[in-house]
Amino acid sequence: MPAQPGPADAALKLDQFLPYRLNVCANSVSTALSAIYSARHRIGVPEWRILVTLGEFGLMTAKAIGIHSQMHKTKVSRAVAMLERRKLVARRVNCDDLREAFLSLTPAGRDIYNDLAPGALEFARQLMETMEPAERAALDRALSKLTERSAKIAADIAKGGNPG
Amino acid sequence: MPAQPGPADAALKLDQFLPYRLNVCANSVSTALSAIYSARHRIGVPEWRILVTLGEFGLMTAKAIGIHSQMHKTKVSRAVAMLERRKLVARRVNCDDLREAFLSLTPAGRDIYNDLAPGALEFARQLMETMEPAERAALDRALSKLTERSAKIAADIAKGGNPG
DNA sequence: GACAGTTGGTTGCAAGAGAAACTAATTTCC
DNA sequence: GGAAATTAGTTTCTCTTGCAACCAACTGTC
Repeated sequence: MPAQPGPADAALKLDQFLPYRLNVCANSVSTALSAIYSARHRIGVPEWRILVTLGEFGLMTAKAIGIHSQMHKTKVSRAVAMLERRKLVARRVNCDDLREAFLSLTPAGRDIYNDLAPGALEFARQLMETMEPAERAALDRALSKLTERSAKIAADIAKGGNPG
Repeated sequence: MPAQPGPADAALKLDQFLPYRLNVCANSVSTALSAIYSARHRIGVPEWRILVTLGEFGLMTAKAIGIHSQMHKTKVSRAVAMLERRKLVARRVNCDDLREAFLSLTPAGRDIYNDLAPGALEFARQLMETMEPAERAALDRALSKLTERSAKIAADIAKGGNPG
């Protein structure tokens, strides 16, 4: 058993390493999806997430959008600013708290949302149909568990520096 | 059934949308992992991937590293340059083809690899143990299928603009 | 009611990323 | 043997992103 250089002692294979595989898969899926919507409208991932979030909830503050769509507040801020410039989202300051504003889709924004949502759902459906129902369920559970577990591990590292 | 704004007609829910969930999961896992290795050595994801690839294969060109680790050639170029500056990888020009060079870990690079690999494997193990064996297998198959399918969809879009 | 601390949101800045242009070496084809 | 096309790798330019600092408004607490 070589303790020195060489392929022999490598138990770590990148293409079987779960974090890497997750990244590659997520990236591939994300690229394909954004090929769908960025072709129809000049829109990036952050803008897409905001449209979808507002499409679902109707009226939200930037902060709430950030929480729901897991985006940094600066990303939300800039994406909203861009959508506002294009008159796709409207801003109405909350008079009970002048710091924040309620955001919503304009009719034009709603049109784009209605134009894109079916394609996105169809895309998701096409992905789903590559899997057995049981596989789908397993994937769903796995993604939740992995997200949760890795967040906890990261938090532990940030806190103590060592696992717990 | 409202055809207008409002939450009611939203069949598209971001937090159940597969591409989004994949992204969030991959990101969470990736962040946790890089918390592990970037704490011990000042290293980013591209550098990490190169270390692991060279750790596994021993001797490779930049091009081959890029293919194996799914990284753009500019990313590989810069990460390799950085690792070279730190004397963690060595470059030996191929005298049969002066355009390319064979890269490999220096002893110092091998040390870092040996230092990081166990932690990375342990991390992957901790993720794995959140899942049943059957779930793990399902996840594995699912990731492969999703990656493949989405790549195909994206290629179809790039080609014809329409699915096939 | 004023001062300290917090919170929603924006902005300045520096690092990271890809596209395209570029260099140098190699292959192809006549 | 030499021009045209390819290929490995680097560099330049530009856009994105995240962190930190910041501003303005709000919430205590005294």
